[in-house]
Amino acid sequence: MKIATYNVNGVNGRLPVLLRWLEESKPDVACLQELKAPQEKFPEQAIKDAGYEAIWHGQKSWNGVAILSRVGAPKELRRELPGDAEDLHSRYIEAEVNGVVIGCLYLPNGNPCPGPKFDYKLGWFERLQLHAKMLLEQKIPVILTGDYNVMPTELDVYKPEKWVNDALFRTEVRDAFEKLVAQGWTDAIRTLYPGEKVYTFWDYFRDAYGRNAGLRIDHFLLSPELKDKLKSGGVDKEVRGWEKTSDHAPVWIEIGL
DNA sequence: ATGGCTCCATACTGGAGA
Repeated sequence: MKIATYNVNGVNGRLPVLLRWLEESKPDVACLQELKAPQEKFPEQAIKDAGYEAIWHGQKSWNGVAILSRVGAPKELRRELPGDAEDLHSRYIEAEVNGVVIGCLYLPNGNPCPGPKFDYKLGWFERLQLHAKMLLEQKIPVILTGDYNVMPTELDVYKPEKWVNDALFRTEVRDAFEKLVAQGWTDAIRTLYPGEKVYTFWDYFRDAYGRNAGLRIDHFLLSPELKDKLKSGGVDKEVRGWEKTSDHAPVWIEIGL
């Protein structure tokens, strides 16, 4: 089964790119973030015509997450991260597909740091850790994927010294990611490419993509039940070079079930 | 230190992103 994650940065503005990518890359499951569309403006019919059934959690202007599947309808398990009834951001949706639990997440950016947005990010991370631990205790196949807004190590950022005080690279945030992984998760892309520079995001400024000034912030975490079933993975980097494209590229893995 | 670019809203400008 091929599972992908893609921060589309606007699902409607990105629709031609999204449909072309689905057609070319043919993931069985695609987790989308940053829909930037209210619930009723999700392009359900276009996605269906492309061969995918979808569940989504929209929000006006910001955030928004979706899970698409062409191997059976995603069976929704939840559409918010537990632990804070006041948190109204659409940043988490979870479904079962083919016996695998798939959590699709859009972790807060957290800038500027320090400040309330950074505090929100750290709080969200703690709630994710709690929920992830609960999932691990079930001893079932789980994939937690999406835009984590964290470069886990210096290898994951083109110029680490420029990012040390950024909310994506602060030690508090790297520590939170490390602590999450240490629960027993496998960082799939890093496992497949140890020691290599692998980027999933290039910002729109100053020809970052042309200079390969990138970040690795979109991740797949695998529960122990899936660790040995990981077959391959990669970044559909060329998509970042298309017209009217997102600042993220799609990332994918294949697991043998 | 700032701004460079692109998205969305209800728009001729501002907030947010990373």
